[in-house]
Amino acid sequence: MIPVEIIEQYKPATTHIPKGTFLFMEGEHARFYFQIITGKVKMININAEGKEFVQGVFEDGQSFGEPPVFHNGRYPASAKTEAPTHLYKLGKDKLLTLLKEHPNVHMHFTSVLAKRLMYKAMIMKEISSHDARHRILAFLDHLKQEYGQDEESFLISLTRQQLSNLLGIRVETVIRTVKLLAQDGEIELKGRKMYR
Amino acid sequence: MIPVEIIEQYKPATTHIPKGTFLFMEGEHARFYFQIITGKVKMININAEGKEFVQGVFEDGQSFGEPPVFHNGRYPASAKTEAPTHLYKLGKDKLLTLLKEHPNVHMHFTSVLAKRLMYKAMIMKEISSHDARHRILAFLDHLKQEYGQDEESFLISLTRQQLSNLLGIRVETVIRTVKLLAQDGEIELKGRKMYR
DNA sequence: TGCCTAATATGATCCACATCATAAATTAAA
DNA sequence: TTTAATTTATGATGTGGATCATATTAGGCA
Repeated sequence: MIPVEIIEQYKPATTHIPKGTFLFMEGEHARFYFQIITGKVKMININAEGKEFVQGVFEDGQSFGEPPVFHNGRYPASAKTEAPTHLYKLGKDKLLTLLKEHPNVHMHFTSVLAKRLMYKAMIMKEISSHDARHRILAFLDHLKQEYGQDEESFLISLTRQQLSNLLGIRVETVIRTVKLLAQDGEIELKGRKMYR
Repeated sequence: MIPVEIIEQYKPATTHIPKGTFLFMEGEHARFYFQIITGKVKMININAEGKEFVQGVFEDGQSFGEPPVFHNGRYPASAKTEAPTHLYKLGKDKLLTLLKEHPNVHMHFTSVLAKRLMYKAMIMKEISSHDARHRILAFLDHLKQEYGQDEESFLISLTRQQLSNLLGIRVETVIRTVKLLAQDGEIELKGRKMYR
């Protein structure tokens, strides 16, 4: 998210991390800014019964875990690599300096946070509704609008399991609901792939 | 949130709005930055059955509805005054100029967005758990930590109805659950007031 | 290629919360 | 201070989704 040329001026650490590793845990104090060079990181909450809820998924070029950096705060979720990941790790103070010295970067940073807030507001709205059908459909529409450029038929590149974790609905319910949605013509199933 | 001396340099409109008025509706394009001088504004989603879900409550000095301003975006929720409200209304372009010209204000602005993201992450985590008991307790703890300065016994200044709207749980469930929590000693009831 | 793990699938059962109805107690407004 | 509106309260009933169990299928990777 921060241009490579700029972040490198601030001498960030770069690390290579294998798949399945926790970068930090929910409740820890935030001390670093993380930006993915290549790889994939998931921010998750794990509840008492071991079920996970996905707060966000981040890939090449994206940053994550920034909010508590601005508040001496604690992470509201844990970060786990979903693929071998190469990333920049920049100390909190350096990040703040960087943003002060690069107003354009700061503006972009703000707009990324703004977008994430809108995503969360959207999900909260849907989750609060308690209706698996609506939750799933609304989420698929969000994906289509976000990545689908008005395609006629948009391929959902998420597993039912992933939808489950993103929406806080059990897999079995997702599977059954998806089938119903297909029967009603709201989505299309080709084999296991879903189109909206 | 933006210091009065600074925002006034940019000639914002100031308006006085009676209680119960919608400032903008979910889905509209965002064209203004709003900052409350005095009053109270609620950001809400209203679902098909007319039940409302509260995304946030904002009072004196706070701003709201900024995220879509950064994306030519649409509001994810509607804004409604909960009290007679006096506010600044600043055009989108003016806001961006202001932030560019006042790095300190921009930094503070960023940290406000960051805080709001953390709040939403917290709520999403709890809402995703599907357990009225945990949702309510976690939320009360959040309030206590946020406003309670480590008091022994922290008065919850929200009605059961408001908790219902904030957490996406029906009032009846909140009422019954609160009673159970009191029985278990998790909270204390003095008359109808709740302490945690 | 075959093994292992994760994802998909389906049925049966259960239960927490929603829903509906109705009333009393507060609070706000006229 | 009377009336209207909101909040709190409680019981009865229903249901959607969680949970549990078990089987099949499909990817990932050694």
